[in-house]
Amino acid sequence: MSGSRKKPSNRLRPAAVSIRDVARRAGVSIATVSRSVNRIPTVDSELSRRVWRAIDELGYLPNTQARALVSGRSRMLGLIVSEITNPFFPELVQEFENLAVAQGYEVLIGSTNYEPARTESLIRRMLQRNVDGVAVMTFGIEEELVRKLVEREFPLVFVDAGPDLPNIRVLKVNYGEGIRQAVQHLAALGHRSIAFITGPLRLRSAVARRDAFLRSMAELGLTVPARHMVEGDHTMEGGMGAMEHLIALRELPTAVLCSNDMTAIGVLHALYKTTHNVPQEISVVGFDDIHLAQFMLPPLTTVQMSCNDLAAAAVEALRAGIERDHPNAAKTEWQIPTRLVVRQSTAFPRGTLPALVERAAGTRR
Amino acid sequence: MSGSRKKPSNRLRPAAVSIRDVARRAGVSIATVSRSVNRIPTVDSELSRRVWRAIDELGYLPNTQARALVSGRSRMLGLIVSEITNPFFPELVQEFENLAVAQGYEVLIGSTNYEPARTESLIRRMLQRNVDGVAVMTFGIEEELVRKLVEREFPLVFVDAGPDLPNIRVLKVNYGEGIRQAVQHLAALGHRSIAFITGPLRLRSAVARRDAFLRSMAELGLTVPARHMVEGDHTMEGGMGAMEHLIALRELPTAVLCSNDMTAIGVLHALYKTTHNVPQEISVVGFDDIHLAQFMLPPLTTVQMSCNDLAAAAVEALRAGIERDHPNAAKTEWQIPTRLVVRQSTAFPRGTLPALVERAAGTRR
DNA sequence: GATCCCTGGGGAAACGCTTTCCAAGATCCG
DNA sequence: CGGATCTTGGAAAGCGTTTCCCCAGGGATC
Repeated sequence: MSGSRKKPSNRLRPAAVSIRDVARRAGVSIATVSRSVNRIPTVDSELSRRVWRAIDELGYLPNTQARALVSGRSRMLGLIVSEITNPFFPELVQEFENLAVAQGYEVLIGSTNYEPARTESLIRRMLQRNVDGVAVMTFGIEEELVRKLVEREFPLVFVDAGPDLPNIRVLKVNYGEGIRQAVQHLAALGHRSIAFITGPLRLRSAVARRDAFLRSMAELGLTVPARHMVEGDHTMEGGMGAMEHLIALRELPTAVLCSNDMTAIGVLHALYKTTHNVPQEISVVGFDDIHLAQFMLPPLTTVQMSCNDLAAAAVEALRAGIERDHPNAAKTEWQIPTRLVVRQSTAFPRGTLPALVERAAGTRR
Repeated sequence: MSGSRKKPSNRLRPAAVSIRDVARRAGVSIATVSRSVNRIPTVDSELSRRVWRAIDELGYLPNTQARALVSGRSRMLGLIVSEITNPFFPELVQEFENLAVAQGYEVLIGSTNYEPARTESLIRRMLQRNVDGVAVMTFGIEEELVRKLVEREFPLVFVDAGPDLPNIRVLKVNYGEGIRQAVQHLAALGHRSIAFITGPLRLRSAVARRDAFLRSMAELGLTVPARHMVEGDHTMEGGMGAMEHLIALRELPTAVLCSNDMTAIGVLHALYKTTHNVPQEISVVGFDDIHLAQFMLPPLTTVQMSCNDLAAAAVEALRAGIERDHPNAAKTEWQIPTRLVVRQSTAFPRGTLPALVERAAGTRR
């Protein structure tokens, strides 16, 4: 038999330095190199030193794919967000990535642009790449696909609420807390007529925020006429459109609470275009506390949802599902707090006594 | 010999559907499944139909890692940006990803946060993951590492200018074009005293923008006193600080051009805080034309650098380096145009005749 | 001095799933 | 009926690591 039949390598360019090169250079076996790299203590220190010198000289980098081959784990995580161009998400992505990399994971990022079909194809793509788990930071995924993954015990993390299935980990954002603070802040200033601009209502998180708002208003005995609940889509354009809709009403609310900061930025823009002063004529509150919020004109009062908290919880929840002896392996819920950050887009309502007194005194905001 | 010695699989959970399962289900060999999936025409159409039905029923997804194993290509690309939280980059990332995925590639993203050490560790990470090529959309990389990669013919793409080495592909942004338009626009309005806030000057792109500004000013015979050249860092905070520095001067310029839009947003904020009206008292121009620019108050006049163009060029340049028979395999430079977009943050300088006339006429901007 | 035990290192298999080579069977036509 | 052509299936190749198993050598004990 032609034992020497050897197909030419299909390598496209000079190969990277492999463990074999290091072994040759250090004059040891590849087993010893592997043990040195993995800091297994039984290796003779002199040999280990030679190995490390060879590694430095050759610039050897252990090939993660080959490691994945043996370990059965790719050490890659999927992260699915609604819209990468919404500034909240890059902040989240950044933190998620930092934490994941610190644990030796790589991250595949996908943006659904609010299209459920895209979510599915993203998950498919990530499965093809053998990710060890996926965090879905949005909503609108087909339940069928999720069920299949759950059957396989594939680690999945959702925000707010996943499909009603076992073995799914969920990050529960406590919207009530921050939104109640926002409503009470406005009420304390004297606002009674407060409008709300929602996110896209097929997102569970958008519904949760709206519900938290209605609950907080009800608690204070304040009613919200239907015309003061406007649907936005978590974009600046959506916020602008919604605010224009409110402006067209005979009776403008004295304050507007928005389902996210981008919506609030759109609102500020709509008010600027129609020469309504914020906060003298109308108060605006956002949600998320993206970095940009404090740079708006005026700086935006908003409800902070820390993306550091969120990212940390997401990574931990994924690891809990992936690593068999993780301390939190059995935990299925992570709580994420929210809280109000008061800046300068909120003030006493127009025409009220405190506002008049303040104006008379020449106070400048 | 214990021929039956079989180590237990180290799989952590039920395995994904593999080509073997499909073959069994369809009653054909795995070779036939492979040929069907790859649409090799010699397969009998009846068998092919059975294979595809089995694929649908089982939800089979070809494993990309295994394919990479055979082909020697991972079909992953690296994308390194300066700062993922700067809104310009998510827009770029999004487009890059869309294009890459359309070509069957996956994308690993990294953010350097302007630290050269991070760039290096990012490239290392990406190499360990066996990416087929890396696009470096920032600057500050150690030349030594790049040289090693070039020796290996590893595909690299840089923006503006890479290290001076052969076999590197470069996207050349034509800063001169757009910045000249901006300067001439300001000059035409009557501005003579125009300040410039640079980016971090260790970034080649920041230097290139500054130089383009100085050249355009010189062309018009306008001089720029040293105190009107302030260094920023491409962040809102940097822009705010730089503008506060300018405000502290005895003599404020009548217009400010910024090295990017985030800087301009910081500038608007600083001017808002000190009750300077834009554009009546001072004109502001940005660079990049991020989506947010048109939502600023006032909407920002800025130089557009299309991230779609940039992403398309980056993906094409990478493919040219990776795929051996790519039509542009020999091309090493891609040109990226820029152009001015006039909005409402620029106007006649304060106190000039057109401005007075306009104000007298009650024109509202 | 010999045997036993323990330690550390090297050779080689295994890991996973696909692609592809080669040979064999089937079909068709002359 | 035989040869040529076409299709299919079995099996190997492909990657670079980790890890199993065995062997060699040194120290200790009798």
